[in-house]
Amino acid sequence: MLAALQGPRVKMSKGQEIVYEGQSQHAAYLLHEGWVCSYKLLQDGRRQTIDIQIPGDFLGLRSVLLRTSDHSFVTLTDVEVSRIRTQTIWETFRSAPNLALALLWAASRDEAIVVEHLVSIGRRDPFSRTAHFLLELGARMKLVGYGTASGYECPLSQSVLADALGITAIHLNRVLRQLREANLLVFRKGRVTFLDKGKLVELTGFDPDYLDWDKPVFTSGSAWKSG
Amino acid sequence: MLAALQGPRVKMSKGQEIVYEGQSQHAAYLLHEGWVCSYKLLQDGRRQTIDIQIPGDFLGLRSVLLRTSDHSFVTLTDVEVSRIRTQTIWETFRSAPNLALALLWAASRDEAIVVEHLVSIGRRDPFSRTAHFLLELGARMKLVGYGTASGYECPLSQSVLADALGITAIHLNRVLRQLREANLLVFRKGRVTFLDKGKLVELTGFDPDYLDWDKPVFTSGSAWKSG
DNA sequence: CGCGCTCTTGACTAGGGTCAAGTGCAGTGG
DNA sequence: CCACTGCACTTGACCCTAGTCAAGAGCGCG
Repeated sequence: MLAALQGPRVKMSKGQEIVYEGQSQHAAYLLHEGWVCSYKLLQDGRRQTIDIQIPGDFLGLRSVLLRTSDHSFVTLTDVEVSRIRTQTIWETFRSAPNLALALLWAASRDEAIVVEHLVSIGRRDPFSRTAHFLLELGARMKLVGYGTASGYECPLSQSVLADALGITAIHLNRVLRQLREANLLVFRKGRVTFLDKGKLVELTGFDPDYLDWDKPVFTSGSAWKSG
Repeated sequence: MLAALQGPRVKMSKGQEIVYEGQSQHAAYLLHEGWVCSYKLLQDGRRQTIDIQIPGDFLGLRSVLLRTSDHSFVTLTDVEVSRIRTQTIWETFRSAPNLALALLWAASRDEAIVVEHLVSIGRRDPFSRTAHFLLELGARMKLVGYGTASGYECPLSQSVLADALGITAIHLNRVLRQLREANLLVFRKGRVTFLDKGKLVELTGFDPDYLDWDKPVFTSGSAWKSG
């Protein structure tokens, strides 16, 4: 079903912008391969990463509703995306409401992730914030079939990760060392390895519920089903 | 149009929970009078405020898509809300697509606000973060007809505001003093007064675009219009 | 009058930012 | 094959910001 929405697959190399902040008339994208990050820039050039997108995630779904996108995307690795035209999405709402709901569900999930990051940055210290974020990414990777319970490939540089966590790259480095020396997790050579997942979960209060609810709208007898 | 969606207006007093985190089968609400805040709790009892809701805002729109709500709401003042049943929302998507799009638009705007808070907490220092937040609230108040360019009634306690900003109430107090002594703004006795809005905007890089886009879907000839 | 809020201020401390130097490694070119 | 360059990562030293602890002021309310 999803296939009908998409344009052809396009390859992009590492370091490319996908949707410029403030750009109008853009589309949404579905990410098939590789990693992307969404971020905003401040006037002084400092950057805040909003979220990391991994294969299976949508890019810019929300901004379809707006005339302009309010943040930008960069590819963190070589990627493969397919474009979804705004027009197509609106048509989908009429012709395939269930599919449209799946899109809404995806958008909701994205927002739940952003909210979780907000809580992390606002109220968790850098140590558990880092651990929480890497646990979250691990859970997301596992949901789309990459990685295992004990680790996953993670092509993030420390400075990108630091921007996501709201700390400096230097301090992130120190935090990663602490995590390593506490035998909790190792992040090295593009790979995250969990050494003591139970303790990490306990320490951070990580609860993956917000990442994989059963899609409620399909299971709770909504008006759409009969439509 | 919106009236058809709503149940009867209900009054609630200050300090009441509206949607419990983790609660199932809840509805969304429209806030008519008073202020509400959405927040999440950590295990240790610390709190992160996600956003403040003012009259005209929806509560829990997003969580309609999910089986459970991922955060809670408390009333900050006496309020008046009306309930919007989940079922009714789905029906609206078929019967009044334009109205449904307005709901999506509201949800998108809410997310844009959350993203802006994320950027603030992650990369702005407490001083400009506080200023930015109070500017944003002022712009939102003005959009719904409360307050003026020079100030607005703001019934937030310092501890609630501090939770929203990701700093301690004590430090917020110091920041507010700095803002006062710099002749930028005064927050006292439930009222925010801007003394030098130009300088505040310059200092924080505040750009209200994300609060009041022209609703794009209604103006850009979407498939919905013809439907 | 006294209790319990929220707000205010000061003194102290530690966590995390900044600056600076250095390591390791992949890619390039002689 | 080995210098050279550039980038990401490490580590140390220093300092400042914001958290913590503690005490007190102002005020509404029973």
